[in-house]
Amino acid sequence: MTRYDPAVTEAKWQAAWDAAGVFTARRDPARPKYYVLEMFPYPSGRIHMGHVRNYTMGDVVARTKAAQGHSVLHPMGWDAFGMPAENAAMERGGHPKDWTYSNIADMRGQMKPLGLSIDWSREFATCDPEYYGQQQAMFIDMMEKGLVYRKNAVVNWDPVDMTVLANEQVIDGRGWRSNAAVERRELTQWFFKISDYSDELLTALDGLHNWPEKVRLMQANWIGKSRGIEVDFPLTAPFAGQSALTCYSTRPDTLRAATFMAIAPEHPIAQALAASDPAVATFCEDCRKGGTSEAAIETAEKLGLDTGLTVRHPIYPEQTLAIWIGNFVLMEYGTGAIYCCPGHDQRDLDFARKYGLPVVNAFHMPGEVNQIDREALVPAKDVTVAYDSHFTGLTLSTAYDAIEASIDWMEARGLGKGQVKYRLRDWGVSRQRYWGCPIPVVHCEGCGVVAEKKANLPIRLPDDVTFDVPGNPLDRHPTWRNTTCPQCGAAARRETDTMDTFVDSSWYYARFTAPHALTPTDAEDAAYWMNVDQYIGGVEHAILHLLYSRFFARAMHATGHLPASAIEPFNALFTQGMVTHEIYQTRDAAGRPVYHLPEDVTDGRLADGTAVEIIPSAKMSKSKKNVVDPMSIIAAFGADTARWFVMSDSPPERDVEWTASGAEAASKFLARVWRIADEVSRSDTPAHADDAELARTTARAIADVTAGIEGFAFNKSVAALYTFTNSLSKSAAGAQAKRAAMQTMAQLLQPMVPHLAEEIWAMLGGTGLVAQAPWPKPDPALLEDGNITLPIQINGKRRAEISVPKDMPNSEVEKIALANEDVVKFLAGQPVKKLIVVPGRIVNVVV
RNA sequence: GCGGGCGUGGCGAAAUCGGUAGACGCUGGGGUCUUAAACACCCUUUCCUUUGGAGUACGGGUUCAAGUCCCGUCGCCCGCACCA
Repeated sequence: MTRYDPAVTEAKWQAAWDAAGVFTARRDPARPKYYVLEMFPYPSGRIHMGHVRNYTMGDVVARTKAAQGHSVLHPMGWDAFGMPAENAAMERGGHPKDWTYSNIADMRGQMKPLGLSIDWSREFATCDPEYYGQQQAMFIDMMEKGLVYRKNAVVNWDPVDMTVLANEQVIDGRGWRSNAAVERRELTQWFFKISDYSDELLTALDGLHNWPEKVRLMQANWIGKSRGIEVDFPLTAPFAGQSALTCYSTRPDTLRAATFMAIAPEHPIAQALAASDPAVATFCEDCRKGGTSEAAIETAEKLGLDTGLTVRHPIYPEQTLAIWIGNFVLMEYGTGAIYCCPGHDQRDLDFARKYGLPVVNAFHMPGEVNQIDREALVPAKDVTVAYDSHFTGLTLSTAYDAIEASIDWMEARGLGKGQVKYRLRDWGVSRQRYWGCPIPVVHCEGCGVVAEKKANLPIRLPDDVTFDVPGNPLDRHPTWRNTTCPQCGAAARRETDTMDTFVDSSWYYARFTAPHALTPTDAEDAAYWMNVDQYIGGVEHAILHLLYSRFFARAMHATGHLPASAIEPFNALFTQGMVTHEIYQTRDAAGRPVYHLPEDVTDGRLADGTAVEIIPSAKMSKSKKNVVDPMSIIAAFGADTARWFVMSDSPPERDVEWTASGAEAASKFLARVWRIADEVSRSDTPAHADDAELARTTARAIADVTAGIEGFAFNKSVAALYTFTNSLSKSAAGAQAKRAAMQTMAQLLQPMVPHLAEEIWAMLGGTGLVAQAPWPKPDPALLEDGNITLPIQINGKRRAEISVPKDMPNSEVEKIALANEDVVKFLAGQPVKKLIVVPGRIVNVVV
């Protein structure tokens, strides 16, 4: 071979790894274990560059840890339930199961050529009955532990298709297929009691030292622990059997500035009014329009209706406040009723301005007179403000202190009760859909809601279903629903709801430790392999998936499926950025944008010469056609080029822009390394004075590459490898020294470009596979450098530099610095006011 | 709307603790080799009114020293509980 040919080489080494079983995970008590996991993919049918980046990162970690002597678990599976399979069945016919398994086969076929160090013997899909049957067993265990219950909750209802819609399927308040105005409707649904763990999930965040700070912060905000007060506002006249309106507020310090009340349209008082007042009924009906998502509710126009009812202010009884029904008040949070302080809440202010309601200040900024116009006065809670005739007698205070003082004051007078509340709601897991894990429950007329017998698991999905009409095929299946009660044996009906796919992904990491066990987990395997030492995935999962997984691990511990040590399943988390690409756009006759694939654009023009408009990079998406298929890159350049590219340039947590020139450059670099290795392997030049220098360069490269990988800065490892290659190629060192350097190069390249690394390793006569060679360690003596360069600043600007021995005392450094020719010139005789020497860093002369 | 993040040359970026801004790579420019090309190799590439000055989205602040810390503004990205 005179040129590096990835197509031949990559297949050869993949076969060699398979034959040697290099990546099979084995429990080995003699070695430390390391569990690397990348978030498993949804089997859409095609891998994309984001997958390549995600799995290459995991692979670099897995291969490095293996070389460093760990027993590594690096598995792969499929998050295989979910809506797209049903959508495909509706659009193209066929069965979700066939579609899913065929996609899995396709994607596996695309992933294998990447040469990832995955133990494929552990592969499973969440739609395998062996997997979801174990999930059903855990659901039953959780029922027994009181972690599962049923209650009513709102869903998006499409009144034309007569079906429940996902938030994603509601576009501008309308159903995506029917285009009908979506309504909010209540259904009885299954819930996991994640709220039992609110405080635990919050406080345990402090122990997740190797999680990104931003993810911990997002989770903490999501759980939303707040200290507030529940206050009764007495109704001026009793209504519907109620004598008071109970509100929860986190800002009792602003009670003086309350000017009106707002209740949710679902609030009992609103409902009671609606029963007798058609105007209220119509308004409440209107409020049900639109989707259920918080973003939709929060951004919708704020609507209100004055009920005519009033309450008395609990502290200032001479004041009465009107009760409004507001479409922005959530029945799920607090008590479904709030008091509104438009002076200090922008949403309340917008509402007050719209309906001409009064606006009052509870406080001002100290020394200022803040007239509220269109902007509410909302300083941060730790800012000291000046309260106006506050009921506790407070004047200057932070909101934090004022809130506590207000709660104490009101509790002492029996006006309210301090309370801790969480924003976190229980996890609704019911889905009225076919392609998900059936909820293993039976509805019996005599016994009520009964869990299935474990012996009957898995409750399999029936295969004979159709998707020609909207709605849940399980619900209209002629026979599947009919069963017998596990308790009394009478005829009974199966639950037709299936589980949220987040349930599937909340424990797959545990299943990988014993993927074929006849129970959800195997105690010994779980004890050995858990926790995941490094978890890698997109930041879009920062809240829901990760929070649900943290809850589920706790629930699995409570039901005996995981050890106590595994309740925080992910020791370290890394959130990687996206792969982006420029967007190429032209316009059609009507001026609408038309997008073009990167492969159809050369030098900014289409094949017919039309110039395209280049829109800055965005996440690769089919709709914008800015996708590069990893398979075409592998076909053109090989997997190592794709792997090298996605590790280069951008830091892993940031987005990386895919460019054709970058891919070519990556390919050229790898060919260059091969060429140098080829030359070195055939060279017989004698030892040379530069041999020692090359040894130092090698040590530097080992240190830098290792530091880059361990610090999750693969781009810096790549830069270090470029530097090493440049030095090696220019070095005059002898053949033996160069061979040693090149062997180290192969070892350092191995995690990122494993095929090329094996080829070079073999070329230089390395023993066995480089994938199984130990990770090199730099000789500390070679990393030391006697002299250092110190920059000299004059008034903070760099004006000169000096070279001094590393450990020279400051007094000596000062002398040399002041004697420096450039320094003398710049000082021009001015007296030195101050001289700062930061050892090993810098000298600053202040005049 | 709410919560979180990000912003450095023509481009992707680096700068570990507040201490030389631009490592490494791409693109562009110039050159060597070649009959020519491809490949490869070498040099160069922040900007400007260049004995010097400016510069890390923008406007302020703290400091001997700010890309890094603080306050405010703008822009982009992610999440918002039934997308996965």
